[in-house]
Amino acid sequence: MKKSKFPAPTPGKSGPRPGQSATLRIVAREAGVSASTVSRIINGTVNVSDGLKRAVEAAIVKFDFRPNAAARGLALGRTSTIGVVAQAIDSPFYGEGLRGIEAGLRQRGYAPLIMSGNWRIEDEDRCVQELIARGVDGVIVFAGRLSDAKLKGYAKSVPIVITGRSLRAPRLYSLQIEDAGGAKLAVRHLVGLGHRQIAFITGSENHPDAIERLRGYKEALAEADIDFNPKLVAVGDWHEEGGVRSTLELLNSKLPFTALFCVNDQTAYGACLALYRQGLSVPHDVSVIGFDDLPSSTYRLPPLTSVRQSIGELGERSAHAMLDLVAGRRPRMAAPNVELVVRESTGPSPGPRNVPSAKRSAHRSK
Amino acid sequence: MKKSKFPAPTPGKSGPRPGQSATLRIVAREAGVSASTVSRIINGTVNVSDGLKRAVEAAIVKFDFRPNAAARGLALGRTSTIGVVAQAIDSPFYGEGLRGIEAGLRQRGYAPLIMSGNWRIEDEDRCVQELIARGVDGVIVFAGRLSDAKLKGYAKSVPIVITGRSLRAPRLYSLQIEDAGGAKLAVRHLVGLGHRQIAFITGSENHPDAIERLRGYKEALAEADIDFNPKLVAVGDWHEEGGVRSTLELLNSKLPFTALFCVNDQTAYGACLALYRQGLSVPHDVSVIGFDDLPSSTYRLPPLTSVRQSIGELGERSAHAMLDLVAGRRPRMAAPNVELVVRESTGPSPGPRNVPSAKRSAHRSK
DNA sequence: AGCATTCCTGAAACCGGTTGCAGGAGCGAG
DNA sequence: CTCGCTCCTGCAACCGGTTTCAGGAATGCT
Repeated sequence: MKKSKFPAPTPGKSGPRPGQSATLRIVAREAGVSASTVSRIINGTVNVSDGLKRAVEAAIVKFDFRPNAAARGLALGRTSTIGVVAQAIDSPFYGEGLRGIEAGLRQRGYAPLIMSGNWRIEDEDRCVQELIARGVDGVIVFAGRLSDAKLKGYAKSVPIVITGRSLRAPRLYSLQIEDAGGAKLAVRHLVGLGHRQIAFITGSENHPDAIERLRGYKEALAEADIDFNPKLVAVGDWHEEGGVRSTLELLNSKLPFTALFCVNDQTAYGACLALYRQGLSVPHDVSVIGFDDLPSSTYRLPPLTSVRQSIGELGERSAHAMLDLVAGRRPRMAAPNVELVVRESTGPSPGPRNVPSAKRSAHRSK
Repeated sequence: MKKSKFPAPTPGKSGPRPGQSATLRIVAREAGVSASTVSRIINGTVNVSDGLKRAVEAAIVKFDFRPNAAARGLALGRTSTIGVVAQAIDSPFYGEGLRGIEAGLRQRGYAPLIMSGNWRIEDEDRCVQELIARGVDGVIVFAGRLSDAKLKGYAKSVPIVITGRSLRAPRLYSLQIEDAGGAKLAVRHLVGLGHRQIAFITGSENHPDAIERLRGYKEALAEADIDFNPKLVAVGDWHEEGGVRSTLELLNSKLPFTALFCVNDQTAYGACLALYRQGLSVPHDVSVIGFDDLPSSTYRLPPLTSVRQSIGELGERSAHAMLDLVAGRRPRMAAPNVELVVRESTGPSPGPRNVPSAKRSAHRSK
């Protein structure tokens, strides 16, 4: 596997061996200069005479030379790679965030190394450790669930950016989403449409985002003098599946409601399907509103009203915050604002109801 | 930035400096052995006496030592990283594929470095080049559009796996999807339901997958003795947006059709929305069928009938093929089989429209 | 006991780019 | 003409693991 130990001072210039990338020294020999000079020219560290510069550039092109990233990383002590911990790459939410992160990093020559935590805290932990072992220059934990203490610990060995919570520590920056504020927007919108029986499907109960959105829901109800009824809150799982299940639970509980606020869009998708299955029409019988405004929400049937938090933008800002951290600057950006996007899944309240009976929806021709 | 030039022969054992990871030699000194021995113990290259092994392991734990990936990569000539070129990370299709790739790679200690081509061939090209420059051990091009010639060229410097086309070259492996076969399944299903006026929305016209699916569509029509009508083929863009646009075009053309086969699920989502906007019901007025069977298709309204090609599985197989390539083995796997998944977006034909003599008895049930 | 094996272990030479230091060339000023 | 300064360039020492090679110890065989 190793080549001969001799310095291989073969007098003839060796051409580029097929399947073997050229090294700095080969380029240097071709251009008749030393390796250091080539390195400096490539990095623009110093000015060199014009002739030399041209000769070196010609040699680089001739051998199609690309500096070996591992060697450069070793010498420089950085890899221009940022580790990213998501929960699932396939998932409209994380997909959108990752796109933003990639875009934000690429602008400055960095690339993301992405790993999935699969919604398991121990996997997430393993991800961060492996990323650190791979020598990334920083780690972005996107909507993760690792404990604050663990994150602070990791921040000792590598800069960390975390979204979805508020946390202060050296070399750690957090981007807090306006969960409660967004939830208020949603509920106020429903109240404005005349709804007073508003159910809520939350995510995993102990997730910070879910807790905050529940808080916003309660506060908005209080603003409108509506009593909070814990029986109108169901626990989902952030996915369509949980939305279906929780909606059925709510319907089975026989507690009347005319509107349904879901902790995220995927949950709302599931809710819509469950309502459809029960013959209830959205928004005619029940208004449904989500959170996140995933790109596909525009194309749902009906197009979903949602609270937009621009996850892509959040990803991009996380990336920029990370680049600030690695450059030793203090990041200054906050998470993007939330805003309400009204589409067709919400409408005026049909009026107070005793029990939402499973009925045939009016618009179906069957 | 550099440390002192002296070999730093400080007699006292230096502890782990905060924020600075331990090196092999520090661990070695602590354990009273040489760096080589520690390296060998870590990699299990040779058997060492039990006592030494324990001492070294203790030192590793003490300093929380993790071998520097860049240094290892430099010495070994590999990085245990595989470059992946997708078109967009946010996209249910690529998301699913990337999940499979990540899962397949992680099993063997590899990690994916993901870059997005943004549907632009020049971006895609730049991605591959940058990945190679970063020293990845191989590149997986997932459903990309680079020319065969370019790919063969790149295969000279790094192993390549490509999905969605058939191509043979040294150090290059391709996984061809059964596009035509899948399209046939879809059209046969529609024909079996009594449809004879079947429209098709394709993707970008020159994309290999789109071409093949069109071929399957034509062949299935021929099987059923239905004349191919080029006016029933519209050009989309693989996205919801194109599905909306193309469906409206088809409707405006006044050519009757009772079923719509879409080149992929996202296009079908758009088609459903457009039909809904025009007051047409799926599947009562028009049956819609997609291709890919994205996870979210289960939760559409109505749940979408589709041709399943398990993109996650395809991703995983691509990963395994790549690992075979880097290990010098010849990959042996093929793309997963396609299969029809019937849900609720397809139903019996309402009978020929705008055609005086109805010879089939199939009709709307109400 | 003598010599050949086998087994361990450490010194040192890599991998390929970067950079501190110093030497040499070129140039203006005294 | 010489001194001093700047500018350019090369040498060599890094970065931190890996691995070849060789030497020493321990064991096996006659």
